[in-house]
Amino acid sequence: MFIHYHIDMSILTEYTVAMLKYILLGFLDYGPMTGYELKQTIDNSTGHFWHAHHSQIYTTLRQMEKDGLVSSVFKSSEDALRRRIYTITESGKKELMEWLDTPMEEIQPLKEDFLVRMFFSGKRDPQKVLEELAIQQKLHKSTSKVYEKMQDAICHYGHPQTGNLSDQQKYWKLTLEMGIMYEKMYQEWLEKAIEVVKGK
Amino acid sequence: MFIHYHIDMSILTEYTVAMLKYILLGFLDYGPMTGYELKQTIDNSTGHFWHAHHSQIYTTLRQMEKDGLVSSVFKSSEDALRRRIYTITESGKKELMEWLDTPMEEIQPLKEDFLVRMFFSGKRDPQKVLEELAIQQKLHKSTSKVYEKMQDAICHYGHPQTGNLSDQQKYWKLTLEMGIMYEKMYQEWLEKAIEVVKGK
DNA sequence: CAGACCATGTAAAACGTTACATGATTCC
DNA sequence: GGAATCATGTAACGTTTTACATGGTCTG
Repeated sequence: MFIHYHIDMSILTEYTVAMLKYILLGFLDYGPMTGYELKQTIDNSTGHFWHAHHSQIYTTLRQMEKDGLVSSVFKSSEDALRRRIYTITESGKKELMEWLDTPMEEIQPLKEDFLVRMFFSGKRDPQKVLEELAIQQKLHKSTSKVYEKMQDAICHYGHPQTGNLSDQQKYWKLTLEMGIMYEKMYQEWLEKAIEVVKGK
Repeated sequence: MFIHYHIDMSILTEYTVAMLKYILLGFLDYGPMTGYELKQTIDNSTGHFWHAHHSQIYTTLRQMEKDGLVSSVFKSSEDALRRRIYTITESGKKELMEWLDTPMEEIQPLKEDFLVRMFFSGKRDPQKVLEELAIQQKLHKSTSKVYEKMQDAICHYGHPQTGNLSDQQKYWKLTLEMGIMYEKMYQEWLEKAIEVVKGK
């Protein structure tokens, strides 16, 4: 039933480093921030390819402080809100730079739940499969719109005269570009999928 | 004044979306198999969008047996290898079908480590970034080749006369198509990224 | 008889999600 | 005064990875 030929999975070996740690170091390297601000910053930038819950962010920050990668202070006493400001340490900067200087030599496999459902949809009522595909189309279209708005916003952050983007912004735009391309590809695939399911 | 009581949501919805469980049920619904065979089957089919380690597969199967979703027996005594054959139960079939009949109404965010590195690469030596992008190009090209080989293999499994594929095979091909499209998109993005990094 | 592969498991650690918990501020 | 948002945390649970552990078969 299923073809058993050998595929070299070694190129798919996992790249297991604590990614959240490096994301937090990366943002704190731009300047001190609170856990809450880090959560928001992640949601508004790397969120579309790497997200985290606030509970995970707060606990990881405390661990990083124990490890000497960041330090924290509460904002001056007149601020009634208990805002804990994190600052990257020299040790943290060193660790971030070392990580960036070590090239990644593997690729990460996709993990896409929806494809699991499609894979086993051979025994389903095609009409129901089409309905589910339509839901996905709607969802992916709205995601695309969000990314396109984000991209417009980045362009407005360029230099007032030249319109040039900083290195930081160029790389941000580049990662967002992947989000846009991914969504476009996904939508093309959904259309193809609908054709295949209909043509039965 | 107001009673603070707790509503036990578990009696309302048991929405534990343990994907591995459904993958195992999905494959066992085609016929009895051992844990080892399930691992291989996953690696050779859903592996490019959903993978699992053997330790996770064996423990999940034992749990599923406790839950009455599958049953297992050792292969007849003349087989010296301790091959435990799993068979899906009626209860397991029911659970699989119920899951397939409940449409997914969310989309899953990407989680792509490499983009995290790119996002924070503004402070890196562009030459080193280019080297890393070249490594990724090489890796993604070889992944593409693997997927294309798999696709050719599926096509040869069509009906001897008509060349038609079964429903199962059509959906398999469709998910593989996503793998191919994803890799193509990734490679286009890598080329764009190289342009952006060079053009500085 | 060695090395590759078949075959199954356990244990611990690491990572991620959901729920619980609290209290201040801001704006209408 | 109520709702939304700011702000931080803990606890429990679920999932995934890595390492440890064992023994059989098959091929050259």
